[in-house]
Amino acid sequence: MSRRNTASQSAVLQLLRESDCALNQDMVAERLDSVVNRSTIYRILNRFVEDGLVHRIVGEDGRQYFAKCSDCTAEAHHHDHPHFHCVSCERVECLSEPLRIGVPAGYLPQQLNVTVSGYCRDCNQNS
Amino acid sequence: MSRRNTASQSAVLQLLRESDCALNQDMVAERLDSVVNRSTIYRILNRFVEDGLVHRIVGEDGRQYFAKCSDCTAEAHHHDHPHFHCVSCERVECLSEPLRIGVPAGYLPQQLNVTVSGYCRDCNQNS
DNA sequence: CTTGTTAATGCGACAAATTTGCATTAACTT
DNA sequence: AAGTTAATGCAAATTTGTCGCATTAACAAG
Ligand SMILES: [Mn+2]
Ligand SMILES: [Mn+2]
Ligand SMILES: [Zn+2]
Ligand SMILES: [Zn+2]
Repeated sequence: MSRRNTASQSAVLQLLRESDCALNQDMVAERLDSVVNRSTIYRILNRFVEDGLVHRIVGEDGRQYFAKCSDCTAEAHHHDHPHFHCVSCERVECLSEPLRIGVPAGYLPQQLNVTVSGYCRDCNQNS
Repeated sequence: MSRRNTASQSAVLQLLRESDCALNQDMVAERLDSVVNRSTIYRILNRFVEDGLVHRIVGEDGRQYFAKCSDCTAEAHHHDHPHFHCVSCERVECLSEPLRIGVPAGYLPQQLNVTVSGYCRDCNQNS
């Protein structure tokens, strides 16, 4: 089952590429020029994650955010960097420095989700 | 508005105290001897978080898990340790070693949510 | 260019997790 | 013992994400 190119897909990918922070479904929907169905947006995003184009972040609010991977492939994901989630403006951004967390012997770690929440620079100053 | 002592509250707190891992609403409900309403369980847990008795962990599945704080107070929370979330048995456990994550200048970090997901020792061996 | 296959979409329904309004109960104060 | 109101139970609502299914349209083959 190979992938097909569609306008919606390209538009979402372009959005994520241009965005300096991770986006959830709502954010994607409201930033798109054309109206795209909610399920479709989720399917597009999940497809991107499967294909290793995008990584999924679980926010402090339990919602899914998606960010363009800078240098991941379908085989090797290194989503080992922390994120900052602003509780005021809801921005979720990737922090650069990667991170390694030890687990007890016998455990098999697969994914890492690191989120610092608080106030981003903008929201911290305007308050 | 001061707090009142109720049987449900004490039972939930006792559960969390005895548990070696974090629990979500479902887990609390099924481990309680008596039937306690779902909303009530959520309210009890949220109250505990407010009061600094318990800390909230957002799991890899976006659900809320709650763990008894070992040495937090309402004023000073140090929920700065990572968690392991088994994708098979759903156990969420606190890992001991605390952790510090740097944020860009001007940011005001407040909470930390670190979750490693994968297979715990038991689930790793039985597979 | 026309046609066939099937991936992608839209839409409605569904499911799960959590919250909320409101009436009732019961913990604690006086 | 009586009054105040925090805590509870219950039903309904919200929110987030998924699923089934009919329809559309991307793309490969002829
Ligand atoms: Mn990221
Ligand atoms: Mn913990
Ligand atoms: Zn902000
Ligand atoms: Zn396990």
